[in-house]
Amino acid sequence: MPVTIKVSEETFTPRQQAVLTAALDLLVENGDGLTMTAVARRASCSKETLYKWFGDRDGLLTATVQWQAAKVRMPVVDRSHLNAKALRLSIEQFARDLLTVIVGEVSVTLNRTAVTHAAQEKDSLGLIVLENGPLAIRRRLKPILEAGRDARLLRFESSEDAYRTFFGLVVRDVQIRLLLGDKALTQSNIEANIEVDVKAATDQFFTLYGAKASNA
Amino acid sequence: MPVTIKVSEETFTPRQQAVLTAALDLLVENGDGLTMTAVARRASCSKETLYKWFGDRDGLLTATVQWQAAKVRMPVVDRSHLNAKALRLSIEQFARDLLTVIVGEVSVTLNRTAVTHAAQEKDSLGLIVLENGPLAIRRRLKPILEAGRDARLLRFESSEDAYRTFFGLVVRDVQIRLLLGDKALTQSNIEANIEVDVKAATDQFFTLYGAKASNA
DNA sequence: CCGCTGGCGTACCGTACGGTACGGTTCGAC
DNA sequence: GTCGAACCGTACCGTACGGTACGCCAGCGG
Repeated sequence: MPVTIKVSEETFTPRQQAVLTAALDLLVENGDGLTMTAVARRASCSKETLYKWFGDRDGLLTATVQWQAAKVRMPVVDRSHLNAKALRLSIEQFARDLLTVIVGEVSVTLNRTAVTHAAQEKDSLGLIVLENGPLAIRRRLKPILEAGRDARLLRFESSEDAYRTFFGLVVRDVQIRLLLGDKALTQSNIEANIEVDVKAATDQFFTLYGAKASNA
Repeated sequence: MPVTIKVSEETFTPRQQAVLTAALDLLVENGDGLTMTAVARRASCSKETLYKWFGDRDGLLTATVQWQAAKVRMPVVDRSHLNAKALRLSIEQFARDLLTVIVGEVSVTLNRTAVTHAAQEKDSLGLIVLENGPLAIRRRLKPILEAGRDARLLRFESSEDAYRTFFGLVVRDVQIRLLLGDKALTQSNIEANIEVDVKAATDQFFTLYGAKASNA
């Protein structure tokens, strides 16, 4: 009988978190080599316990992704005094956070897992990743963008479009290439350029949406 | 004994193509439900023939992806008289092609399959998809961009960066959301907006890289 | 000390699926 | 007509893995 995993606010005991950590490690190491037996062995627990706690394999997977994805936390941006410089720094910070997360090995693994999962009419993992990745950034960025518009620092019709353009400028083809296993993109290779790319993306964003731009 | 699949120029007999079509259909329908038995039944052939022709399951998968991916053909762009209007139309056309391909059900399936594959230290499918998707566009677009620069219609340092920005402006978060199974993005929903998005992306690209832009 | 509960380890079961073997059929060559 | 090649259909094997059952131990309340 599968145990229903609460979608949010789920509190795991330390022991359970250790199990989830083991599961995540296996996921990162072996790709999809996440077998119940392997998790049990890695976590030094019995399969029966796994089933008791997480219901079935999908439950364990969901719990792992959910738990890990929720760990991604964005730094709070000071929104009180919104001059041009502060706005730019905020947006730059978002770009940096977004890129850093996306490039990380854990993120790649989680996204791959979720994509694989979505290829089987099971979209729950996809939603979780989506919710805690792009959408989380969006929720935090949109108010900033709108505040920027209200302060006449930015110009755009739809904050949704502005956000999505921002996403595109920052992420470009990096994520899909990582997911597809492009060897030309090594971790170090990206991380070395991350600051340059972040600056460039921010510049471009302001070129498109800055108050003085002939907005498209 | 696995048969080596030639990476290019592979010519399949009509019968083999029918098998590959069946495999692709199954892939699109059932996600990863691509079992050898299912393909054999769907294509009305014997499993033994499948193994004879494609070596093993991976060979069949590779042949399917390879064969289908190679079908994506970009229209040739007239590069002879390169005035501003022609350049814009070319780039707009690239944007339209890129977006149309990426949004298609087949592309989503192929990308998902390749990502799943890449999650198992097997990156061959990823490379094929990469090669026939983004990189194919890049190969065709770069000369246009450089011609545009030579004609003083565009300004950029690196055509590579220009291409990647173009990719980001066009694709934005559409592809990853589709791969993750975001229900909010229905096929019709996207296709209805495709022209608007293409225009917007092209405008933005010219804002960033047009000759008159204060290039970032 | 007794018994109960929670959890470990392991053996076990059922099934799905990759891969193989083999008999039967069609078809072209001679 | 005979032979052989190609191929279909299906039965079969081995294995990996999800899921279950059970024996055992530790801790703890009484």
